[in-house]
Amino acid sequence: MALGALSPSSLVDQATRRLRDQITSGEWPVGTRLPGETTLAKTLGVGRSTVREAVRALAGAGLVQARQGSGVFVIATEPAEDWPARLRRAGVVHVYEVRTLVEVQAARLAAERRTDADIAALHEALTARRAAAAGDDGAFVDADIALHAAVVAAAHNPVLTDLFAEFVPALRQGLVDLVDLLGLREHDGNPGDDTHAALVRAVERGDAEAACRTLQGELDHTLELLRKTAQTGEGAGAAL
Amino acid sequence: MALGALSPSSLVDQATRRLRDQITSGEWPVGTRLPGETTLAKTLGVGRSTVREAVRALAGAGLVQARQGSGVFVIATEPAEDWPARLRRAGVVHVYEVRTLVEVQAARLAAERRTDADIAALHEALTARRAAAAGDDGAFVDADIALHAAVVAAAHNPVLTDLFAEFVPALRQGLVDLVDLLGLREHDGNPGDDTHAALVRAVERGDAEAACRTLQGELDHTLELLRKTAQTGEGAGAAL
DNA sequence: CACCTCAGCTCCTCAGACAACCTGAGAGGT
DNA sequence: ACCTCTCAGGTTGTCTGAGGAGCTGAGGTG
Repeated sequence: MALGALSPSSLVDQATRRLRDQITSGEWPVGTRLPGETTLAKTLGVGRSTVREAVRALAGAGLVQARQGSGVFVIATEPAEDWPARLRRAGVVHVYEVRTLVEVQAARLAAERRTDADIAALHEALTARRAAAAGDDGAFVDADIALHAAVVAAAHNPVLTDLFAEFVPALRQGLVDLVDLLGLREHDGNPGDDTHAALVRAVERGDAEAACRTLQGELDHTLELLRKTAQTGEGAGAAL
Repeated sequence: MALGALSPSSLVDQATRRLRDQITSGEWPVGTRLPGETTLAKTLGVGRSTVREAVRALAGAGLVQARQGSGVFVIATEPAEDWPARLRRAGVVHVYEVRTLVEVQAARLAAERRTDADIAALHEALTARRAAAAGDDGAFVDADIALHAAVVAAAHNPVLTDLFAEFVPALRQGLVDLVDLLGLREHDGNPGDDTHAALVRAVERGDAEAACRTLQGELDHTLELLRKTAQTGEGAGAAL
């Protein structure tokens, strides 16, 4: 039951959150002048330095800007889109669904554009994954993800590569939970190894259709498992 | 000659910069424990509260994390990956390629999951696009993007919706340039209107394959145009 | 070897003081 | 009527001293 961290958190953190909420909720739109430090201190029931540090934190995040003698002003309403946090909040199933969708098409491009260097990297990742099958869950999942990342990299589109990288943390968490929960990965030739080998071969010989089909099959299978475990409410998704 | 702002900037800002430099330069890698407040204050030649606020600013930016009783630790070396900036830097072609890949699959899901409300929204967006064909370039591109966004929304996957939203600014820029450059959009039943109508109909009747095919055709066509204009080096990509 | 205790360090919070600065109102000159 | 100057009030910036809360590692105890 995870024991959900019980930090009462510092006063500065609380103050920061209160102020940030005012901004992100639209209560204080861009251009607003915040109440003075002393006023805020009284309102929030904390000391002036505490308020100052909270404001500094928001300034560091790019939400407000302090002008000496004039006041503190809102200059943005969103913390520059915290993508990782958004992925953490979204359900594993949704994340995995998008990942599937992206990666399958990436495999198609990879089959069309792979270079010799890509193929070498793919084979290396494949054997690494095989080796990691005996290791602990984390290492195995890492190796698995590395192989998939190699496929994406072979598509030679930096946006695609960055996008996949953005998904990795959320993906890793979901997969570790899954492996841990279902005791997947029986060690006698772990399941998926032949699938992965087939995928690499398809990319190697430039067979885009086969690469798509193979990857789609694998990812759909995992997605199905995720859906089932999500239904049982086991992981319940890091519900804060 | 711009009169280059002569603000000596506050001590806190200077301290923040000094500390940030230490981190981004690799002098203090992830995991490093920063010197204590009093030590930093002495080395930087400022008061303790000044140091504290500088540290808070870095914490707000996600570079460090303070643990009471233990110290302040470096938890990242980059200010949280500015995704919009990355898209701006990447070429239009790469962005559009990924957009195509994502949206085509989104159309498939949309055809499978669309609700009555989605269909109503799609039709509304379609007529809006038709109406905007007479307006200026910006408005037309906006209406076009809105229609595509409606398709993505019908897939009912928040991650997908957010992802597409992330692409919108970069997409908009590229499309405005393209429309402006080629004088596309002849007003007599603008090109693509029938294609878009067909797409909406396919989603409406749940024909995933047709939706995919139609959309893929349209986006590939535009992608081809982008490739050509990019070659002539016209836009040269918003090279800053 | 495991467990407990504790001193010393760290960050956290507050209060008070003064400096530097901006803003707007009003006086005064042109 | 317009411009300029002055000044008071409010704001952020900085420093200091004090005490509270929490972590960490050394050393003692069983």
